[in-house]
Amino acid sequence: MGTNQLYKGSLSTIILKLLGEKGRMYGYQITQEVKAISSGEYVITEGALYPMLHKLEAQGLLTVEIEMTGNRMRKYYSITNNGKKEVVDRMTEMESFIRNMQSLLNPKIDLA
Amino acid sequence: MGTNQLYKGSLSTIILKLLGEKGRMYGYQITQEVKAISSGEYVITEGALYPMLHKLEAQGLLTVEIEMTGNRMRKYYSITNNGKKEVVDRMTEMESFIRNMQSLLNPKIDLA
DNA sequence: AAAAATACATAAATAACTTATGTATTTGAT
DNA sequence: ATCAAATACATAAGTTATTTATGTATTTTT
Repeated sequence: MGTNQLYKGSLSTIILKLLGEKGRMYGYQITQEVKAISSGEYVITEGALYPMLHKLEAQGLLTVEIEMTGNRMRKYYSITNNGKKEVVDRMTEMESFIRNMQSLLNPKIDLA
Repeated sequence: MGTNQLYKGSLSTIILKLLGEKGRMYGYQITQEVKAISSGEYVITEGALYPMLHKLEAQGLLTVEIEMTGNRMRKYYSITNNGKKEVVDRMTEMESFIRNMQSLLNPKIDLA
């Protein structure tokens, strides 16, 4: 996520939305997907990712299944019904945020 | 800023951009302006605002002039030349952030 | 054979905020 | 006239999302 402070607060929304769209994903896969979609601009650190996945699971928004690929562990996360409801709210919030930023940063009308 | 975590990290950008557009403003005025433009959705708390203004001043991005309106103090902030340069970078970051969020949250193409 | 990538994890430190508290003046409502 | 709300500044303590650092182990690439 580099030096760009703006991504702060968006991680859980991204994870939930991605799992809502793609179905099952494992942690490392999420980081790669987000990096690819954002052209390398959004690099999720492991220290942020894993605690967040555990938190969302604890909140009942995700469930996890452990699978072994050879000797390597993968923890596949899926979104729950509560998670799907949460995604709807998060999308509304994100749209509202983006709209507000556009008003604040591209002021066409002077409201003062 | 309510419970919406997304606004985290955007405060300094908002302040710098607003001062770049409007010229001089004082702290309280900034909170009212932002609240008005965002239809009450972005409420800047005083505990966030004043430390941030002091920080931006310490970084040489803002300058301050104290004025008295009757017996009441106002601290008018203006953007410096360095501040104007910073705004350009912040706008690029914000555009990039919004573009990335739109790709991540409205995935038209599957890049996996 | 060694380095890089894959795949998980946690702990300490940092930074941006919220909440709480403080002071004081001015405006608006009853 | 009085009291509440709004105006206007400030700082300190607590919270939380993150970064940075560290750890373990397997698999792939050079």
